[in-house]
Amino acid sequence: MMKPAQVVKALAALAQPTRLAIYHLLVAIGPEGIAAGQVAEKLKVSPATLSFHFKTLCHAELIESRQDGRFIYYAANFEVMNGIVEYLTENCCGGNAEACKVPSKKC
Amino acid sequence: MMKPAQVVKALAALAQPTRLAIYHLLVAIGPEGIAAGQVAEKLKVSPATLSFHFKTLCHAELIESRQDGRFIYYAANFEVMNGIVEYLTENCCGGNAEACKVPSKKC
DNA sequence: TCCATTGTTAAACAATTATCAAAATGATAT
DNA sequence: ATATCATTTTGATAATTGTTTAACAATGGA
Repeated sequence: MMKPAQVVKALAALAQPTRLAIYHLLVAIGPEGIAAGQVAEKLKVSPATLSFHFKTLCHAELIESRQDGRFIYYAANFEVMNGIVEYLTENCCGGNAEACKVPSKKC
Repeated sequence: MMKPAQVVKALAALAQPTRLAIYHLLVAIGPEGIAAGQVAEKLKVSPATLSFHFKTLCHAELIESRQDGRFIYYAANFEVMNGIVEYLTENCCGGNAEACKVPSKKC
């Protein structure tokens, strides 16, 4: 199970419109990843700003990078995403997990 | 599906150690909720600070409050949590969702 | 080698955030 | 009413954050 501090770091990284958009895109792209420049183009973000956000997401271990020639490919780290989801739903309703999937009074 | 702005707001609310702890506690407690004072006691947070964080979580619609006598009970809003989880995993690997549950090269 | 391309880093600035102490609100019981 | 309990609001302060501009690497082709 992830430690609270790491969860906070990951959530903080995602809690910003541009970074959430970047991450959302990388999740949809899948493990192959996508070059930084293509992300800049798709999301209309300046290279410097994008680089800043990539760094934040990398530092939170939400994404990973790999160099290929002149390009740097970024990809989502699905393990960490699953860890966050687990953390958020942990001990849901004191263990009665299904109850939490229903909006209201089932617990 | 939740709008990005609401997701950002919710993630920002959770991206703070004290608030994540509060939320984590409320999720475990379930829909009945728990009085503010008990949260303060369990998490050792001053009333003023706790109130500030409750407000942030409420504003993000992650939690809800209900008054009962002198006490105010807070409870997690599970619908919104499920919305966040959905958003984060949306279009995972271009729709090949199961692949994302495995850490690496399955997409 | 020289150059264009791709991406990162540094410095500066405005804006937002978390915490505390103190005062204020709201609800109940006596 | 008045006292007490539970919680919120206010005001102040220190710390963090996102963006821009400009300058800086690193890669690969002519």
